[in-house]
Amino acid sequence: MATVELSRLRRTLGRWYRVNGRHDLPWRTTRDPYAVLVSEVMLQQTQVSRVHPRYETWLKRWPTAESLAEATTGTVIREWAGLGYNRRAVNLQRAAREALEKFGGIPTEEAKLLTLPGVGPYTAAAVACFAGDKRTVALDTNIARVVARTLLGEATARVPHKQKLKEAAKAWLPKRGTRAHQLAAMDLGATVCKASSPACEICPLKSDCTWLAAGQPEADPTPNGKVTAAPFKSTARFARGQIVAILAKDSPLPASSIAAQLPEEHQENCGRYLEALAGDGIVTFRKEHWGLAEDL
DNA sequence: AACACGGGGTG
DNA sequence: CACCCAGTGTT
Repeated sequence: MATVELSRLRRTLGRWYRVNGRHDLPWRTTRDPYAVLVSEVMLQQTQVSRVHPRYETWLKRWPTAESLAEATTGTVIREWAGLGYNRRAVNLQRAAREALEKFGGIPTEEAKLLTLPGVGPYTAAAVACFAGDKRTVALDTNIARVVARTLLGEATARVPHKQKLKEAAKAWLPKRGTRAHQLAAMDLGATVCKASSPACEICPLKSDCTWLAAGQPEADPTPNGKVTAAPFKSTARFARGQIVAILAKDSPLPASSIAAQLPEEHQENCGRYLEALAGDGIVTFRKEHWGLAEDL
């Protein structure tokens, strides 16, 4: 991609963002690393619309890393209820505790962030950029798709192209204003350059998009080689979620009374699920009873 | 590279 | 029912 085109794409995206960006999102009006970290962890695999109300409640209850660190893990899991991937809640609190101990607070240096549990390449870069205004590539699914299409002419961001995508995204970064640039690319991906039924007619980048120029070639069909996935209700994931919900409402409980509240098909595996949940730090076992972590 | 890990919204 | 969503950790 020629330098001149990249700089035009940057400016066009910036103009679009100033008018159409989601500037009112509460985690965008703060530069507090803790608040930004909370939002980024909540947003892992979870839509903005679902996170928005929960983020506000969370920050009201635990406005600082210190307050979250002092809470009981069981309390944290209850507050998380319904957001899914309960490990994220456990890791978020662990991250707060570790960061306070090691760094005296939530850092904005990518390398330090990366040492925290539940903080991977994306989240570390996002906190560094959005809270610390650091110039680093935060490649989430939206930005990856925008880069894949506009710059590389690919329909989707494919795993094998991850490194290429990162390089292209980096080349696209402005010298200054990285934060706004990446938020803009993210918003474009979320509202216009969508995974399915993208709105190319109204896209500000349509005249420069290599994917559109190539006639929007379809992505390769998903490798449908696998057997049809089991109904969600019969997955271990569903059962684990049920167990956490049961213990959030009423604990401590012996394994037998937990199992009794599960759907028939999951009862015999209840013990296995509990052990796995304990391994994830979500539940604990004391005196023949199970409860949410630190609740016993 | 492939899986496990939640749950709700959408077509 | 299938796919999608501001991913991470383990094998």
